[in-house]
Order: sequence, then C-alpha cells, then structure tokens
Amino acid sequence: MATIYQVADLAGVSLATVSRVMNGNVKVSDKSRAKVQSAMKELGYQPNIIAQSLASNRTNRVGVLVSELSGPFFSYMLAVVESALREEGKHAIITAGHSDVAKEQEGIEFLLGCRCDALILHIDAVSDEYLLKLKERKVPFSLINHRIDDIADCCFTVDNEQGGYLAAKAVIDMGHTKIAYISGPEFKEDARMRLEGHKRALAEAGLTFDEALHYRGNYNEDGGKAGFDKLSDQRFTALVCANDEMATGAMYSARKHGLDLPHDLSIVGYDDQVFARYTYPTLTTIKNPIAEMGSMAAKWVLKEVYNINKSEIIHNTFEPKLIIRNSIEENI
Amino acid sequence: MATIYQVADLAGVSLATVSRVMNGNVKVSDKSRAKVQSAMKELGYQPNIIAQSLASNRTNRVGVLVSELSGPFFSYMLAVVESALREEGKHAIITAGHSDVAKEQEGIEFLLGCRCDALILHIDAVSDEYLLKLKERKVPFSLINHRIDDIADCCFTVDNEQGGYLAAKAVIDMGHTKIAYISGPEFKEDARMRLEGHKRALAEAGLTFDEALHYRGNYNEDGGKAGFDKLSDQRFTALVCANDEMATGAMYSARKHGLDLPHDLSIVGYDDQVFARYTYPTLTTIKNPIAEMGSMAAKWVLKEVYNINKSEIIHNTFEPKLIIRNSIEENI
DNA sequence: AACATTAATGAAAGCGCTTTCATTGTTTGT
DNA sequence: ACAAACAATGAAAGCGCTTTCATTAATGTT
Repeated sequence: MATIYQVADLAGVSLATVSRVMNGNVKVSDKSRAKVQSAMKELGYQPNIIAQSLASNRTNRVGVLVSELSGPFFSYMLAVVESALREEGKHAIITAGHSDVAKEQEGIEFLLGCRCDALILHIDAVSDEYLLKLKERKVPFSLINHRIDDIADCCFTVDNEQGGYLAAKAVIDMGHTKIAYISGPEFKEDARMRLEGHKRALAEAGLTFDEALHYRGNYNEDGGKAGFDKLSDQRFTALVCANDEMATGAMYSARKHGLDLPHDLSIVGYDDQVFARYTYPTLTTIKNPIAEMGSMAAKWVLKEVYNINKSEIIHNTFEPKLIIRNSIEENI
Repeated sequence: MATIYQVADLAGVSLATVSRVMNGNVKVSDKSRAKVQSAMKELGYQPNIIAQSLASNRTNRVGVLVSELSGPFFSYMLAVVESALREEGKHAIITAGHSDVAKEQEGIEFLLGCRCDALILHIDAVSDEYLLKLKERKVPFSLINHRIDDIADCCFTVDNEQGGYLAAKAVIDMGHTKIAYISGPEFKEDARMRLEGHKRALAEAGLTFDEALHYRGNYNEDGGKAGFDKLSDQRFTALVCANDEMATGAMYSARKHGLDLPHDLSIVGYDDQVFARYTYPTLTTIKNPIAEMGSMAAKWVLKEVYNINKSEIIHNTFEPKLIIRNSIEENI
C-alpha cells in the first residue's frame, strides 16, 4: 500500500504538498497539484485514514446508539443515518442500548472509547443529568426522540402528544365516544406524551377520560392482550393503543373474546410498524417520521461538527401522521 | 485526556512497560504492573485506540456489509454480529449493498478504505471472481448466505435446498397434491436452491413439477399478487412461496379472488419475517437461523483474525426449520 | 531597479502508541 | 565465587499522516 512519501517522491514534491492537495484547504499551485494527482493515480494511493485521524485528531467516526439494532423501527433510522454519513466519508459506529441505564451508559462509553467525533443517541433510560454532564465533555452529540430544554438545538423529537391526539381523533371522527386506551410504560417520555394527546382529543370532543377504560401496558404484545382482557368487562367501541405491538395483542384477545373486528371494535395503533400492513384487519396507526429525524440528526452532525453544508436549515420537531387502514369503522 | 507518557511518569516506569501491561503479551514484574495499573486508574487513562491502530497496524474494526440495513432480516443479524464483536472490543462498521453490483463493490471498497481488519459480507450481486480476487488482497472476509467452493471455510450458508424441501413437504404431508410455486428471482442463489428443494420434495412424493403451476416472482409483495393472479386459472390446493412477502401478496390476491383462507388454499412462506405472526391467517413458513449464522461468522473472524477463542468449533452450514402456523390445512 | 508583499513550498516536529534491540539486574550451575 | 543464562526494563525508531514555521519564488509598487 502506497504511502504519502512515495507519492511525494514520484511527484517530486514534499509530503507537505501532497497532504495539502488531499485536504484542499491550503493553496497549491496548479502545476504541483497536477503532478501530485497523477502520482496518486499511478500508485493507486489511498490515504491511511488511521494516520490521518491520529495526526488531525479527527476520526471521521460518528457513534450511533439506538435502543435495538434489530426491529424495523431503529434499523430504518440507522439505514438513513448511515447513508447520510457515508456520503460525506464519515463512518457510523453503531451499538445498542437495550433501554437499560447501565447498558446505555456502557454503550456511550464504548462509542467515546472509539474516539467518535460525534454521537447520535436514541436513548430511553439514561438521565438528563448524565447527558448534560456528557455535553460538558468535549464530544458533541444529538438526541433523537428525547428533548432536554437546555440543549434543545441538538434534540430531534417527534410531537408524540400530537400523535396521541391524532390517534384518538381518528376514532372520535368516526363517531366513537366510548374509547378505551392502553398506554405505554410510564417511564418512557413518548408514552406519557401520547397519553396526554389522547386526553386532549377527548377533552376537545367534550368526552371525559375514564380511568376505568385505561390500562397501563408495557409496549409489548402481551401488554395488549392483558390490557384487553382487563378492559373487557367495560363497554367501549374503540380502543386506542400506544403502539402497534399492543394493538396486535389486543386484536388477538378481542377475537378470542368473540369480537368481530373491526365491526365490533375499532382499534388504532401507533408507529406504523412493517407488520401493521399485514394484520387482520390491517391496522390504522400513527406514523412517526423516523427517516426524516435520522436524516436531520445526521445533517446536524455534519453541519455542527464537520462544517459541511453550513447553510442547511435544521429543524427539531417533526409531525406524526395518521395512516388509515381497515381496523377502524364508523360507530353506528 | 491522559496519555501513556503521563501514566509512565506517574508509575515511574518507561512507556514501553506501560504498553506491555496494557497488551499483556510480554512478561512484566508484578511490582511494575501494580504501579502501572494504579497510575492508570488514578489518571483515568484510556488508551487512544487510533494511535494503537497506527502503531500496531490493527484497527480492531470489522466491516459488515448487508443487503439492507433496514428490514428485520438483516438488522437482526447485525445485532448479533455487533454484540459478539463488541464483547471482544472490536467495532463493527456497517454498510449496505442494496443487492446491486456497483453498490456492493463500492461498499466493500468503503470498508477496505476504513482499514477494517476483516469483513463480514452478505452479498447478492457481486461475482465470485471479484470475491476471489478480494481474497488475494490481504483483508480476510467471511461470506454469509453465499458459498464459493474454493474458500468454503469462510462461507456460512443455510441449506436453502432443504428449506425449499421442508416448505413443500409441509403441504404434501397434509395431503396436497396440486401444489403451485412462486419462486424468487433466478439470479439469487437462495431462490434457485429453494426451487430445487421444492422439486425434490415433489419428486420424493411421486408428484411431478408442473411449469404451469410455477410463477417466477421477484421476492416482493407485488410479485406474490401478480403470481397468484397469473396462476388463478389453474387448479391447485396449496401454494408455496419462496418468501414471506410474496406469500402475503398471494394471500391478498387469493382473498380478492374470493378464496377463504386457509380452507380453500394452503399457503407457505419462507423466512419467518416478524410479520408472519401477524398475517391472517398466520403464516406457516421456514425459519433461517440468521442469528446463528451471524454469530458464527463473528466467531470465525474472532478466531481467524484475532486469535480469540482458538478452540471454538466453526461450522459452515445451517439447517432451516419449519414453523407451522395457521395458513395451511389438511387437504380433504 | 530596489524594495515590500504575497504566494507556494519544504523541513521538521508531533499525534500516542507498539515493538525491536540493547542493557541492566537476577538467578542458576559448577 | 564466577561465568553463563535468563528475566525485566528502557531507549528509541517507526507507524503515515497534519500542521507550524521558516524559506524561497513570484508579483506588485514607486
């Protein structure tokens, strides 16, 4: 593998000049540049990025931490982030936090240990204090799906409250008034916000939120099943779930209880997982703009850390969208 | 950030000794080791892995190329690979090949440019010659889901022929004799092998493979729809699809044609995608041991490239498994 | 034509490690 | 007690770049 010395030799210039040609931030005469470039081509020269990193104190690595690597949700975001970074010659180092404080911190330390220039974090568990302390260390990072007011400019969030609102409104608009809700775990910010939005939609329609029609789930399919079982002695014509997994669980239980879906019960999910198109009936749900958020977080890093596309306009909040399928019906 | 010099100073030894303590491959007296370790702790020393890479010519990076980052299939494998590597302090650099020759080559070159110590490749399009030439360059790599005889020891494949066989056998065992097949794209090795297995099962049962009951699909949902539409003028009681997407497409079309599933038609998929549990009826399918393969590929790299767990036994072929759900029924 | 600027270049230090090789100090055998 | 062998250590070179600083060449000014 050719080194910069060999290029310099062949081109008849010093290695400093070769370096300048590569980096392009200092003037080099056209003649020298031409000589260097042809020497590079002749040798098939590829700079050693490790040496570049050491000398420049820039690794061109961006650490990405998501809750799970597997699962359609995060992997889609990863795909977007990776390609945006790669386009600019940056490498994504990815890892998973598994929604656990210790593992998330360990993941962050791991990425820091990799000497990443910046991090893109989708965290669930780690505390705001930890993150604020992290901000004081030198590594820049952005936050996906989590907002801390003091550092709002690097936070990219979707309006979960609005999503919760849209989900409830979908069935309200179809004339439902007895609406049950299976919420996500209290400790998750998005779960709390979705519930807020749900309540707002009810209030706006002049309906009261009834705790008897509320079950606190865990975001898993089981939670949906358990939720429906628990709620089944109540009367309601629509059921809104805080995510798609729980919605499918609820569908399962509802059918077990002999309900004809969607006729006897309208169900709404949240997230627009891939399988939402395959459930029976196909699931009406809320789609979060994951790709857009990932892409924006990548742009933020590119802009703030690498000074690429300085003119790019960064926005921090994203709107969820209602996806109507067959799991809801007019209430007659 | 503390450097090795500061540790050496504080410990009162040379930096060579500190380095030896870190790497642990050369004898150091207990006294020195203790001094060094306490100095490290005191300074909160973390070695600069970039400098280590440069000096040792080892980056501890493993490049991983998959067809798609998004989608449950690969992301699950990624998750397994990443955690296996991370456990040994190696970093996964991931990228996607999008089943396209140029993009796959570009991805490989990108990973090579990252100075990865090894690659784990899930390729669809690139030619065997290219890979064999790659083998001659110095970067070791392993292949997932693709076998080249000359370098079989680094290839990790699932027996797709057997999978095709199992899928067909599932409906044969239920008494079906008129069995249609929607295959995957010819250029994909796994698609060809699944078809082979399908034929073998038919032959074994004394049934003849009828080209009129065969549609060449594209592995997408559309392909499944188109396939069923095309086949619908034929008579058959079971339909085997070369993947789950096409199976759901076929289900959709079948229902449009007024069939009652699974009563009027038994359907089998392949891959056991997450959504297979959510289709209606839930999909009988073939599960590939993706996680096992990913894990084994990671172990191979660890063993061959990093000399970790030398005693680990590597095996190269994996068996698919039939997952029975509700989309098939006895033929009466 | 003599001088002041500016532009382009090269020499060399340094990034933080690993590893070779020479040099100590220590043990063993006789 | 003394040479021979060995174990532990340190000095220093080197990995392939970037970047500062000094130097030389080119250009402009009067």
